[in-house]
Amino acid sequence: MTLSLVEIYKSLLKRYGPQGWWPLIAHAGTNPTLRGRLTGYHPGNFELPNTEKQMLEIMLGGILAQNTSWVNAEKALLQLAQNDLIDIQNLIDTSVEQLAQLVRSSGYYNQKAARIHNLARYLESHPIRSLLSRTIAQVRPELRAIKGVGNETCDSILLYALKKPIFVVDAYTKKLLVRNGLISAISTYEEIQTLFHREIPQSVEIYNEFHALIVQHCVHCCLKVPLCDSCPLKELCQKLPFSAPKRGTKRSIKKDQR
DNA sequence: GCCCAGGAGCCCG
DNA sequence: CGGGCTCATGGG
Repeated sequence: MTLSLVEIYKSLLKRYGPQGWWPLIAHAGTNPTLRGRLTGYHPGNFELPNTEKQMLEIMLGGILAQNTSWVNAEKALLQLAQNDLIDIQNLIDTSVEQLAQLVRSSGYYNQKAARIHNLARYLESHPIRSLLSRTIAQVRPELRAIKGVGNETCDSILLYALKKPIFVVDAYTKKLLVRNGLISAISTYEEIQTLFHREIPQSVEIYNEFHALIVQHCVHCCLKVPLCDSCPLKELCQKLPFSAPKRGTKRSIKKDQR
């Protein structure tokens, strides 16, 4: 007996409540109050983003957050915002070297600066406005072709910036599903995503909330060494050999992440 | 000091 | 296809 994806979603939502993703920084209108929020920016409100600037901010956040804590990524995002660089043309007009210094706090800053520049040049020829009216099948290959936009970043852009119904798979998702016995540890990104698309109603709101809940759960409970006592899923979570390493040995971690 | 964070690309068998 | 390596800061 294992939990279904729908049951996991319900349990996580009941435990943690609506997460309010994507965590947009507050930079409204002409008088920006640049104050970052880590979580709960707009819980239960799926109207956002509702401007192209907010959509761009999410896309940039996706790149800046690659293998990096959101706190560090957000600092970089605030630097961009303070320099009026949540703007496609301004990004293009800024050198990669200068961008790199601004996004320094997010780590991998040289790579990320180049990736942001790549994204901006793509958006120059493919305006966000035009992307909104095209299908996932049309846009996804184009985004994936941008150097620096891999599977997760691509789908984060599609779901959270462009509000298209596609599920975002990340390392947390894989860990959670492996531990709950829903997938094998060698499942590919596409296999895991297909599972969500098959089992979960194809709703932008639900995909948004579910992914955010998985991050919340994995950051606070289903850690590398999981805190199973307080886990909302503990009743039916599979006690697989690799699911709860006693100690974070290199071997056990490697196996766990595979 | 060590570990890790919402990855991605490249290289090599 | 897949493992291994590289990229890098800041917080616990």
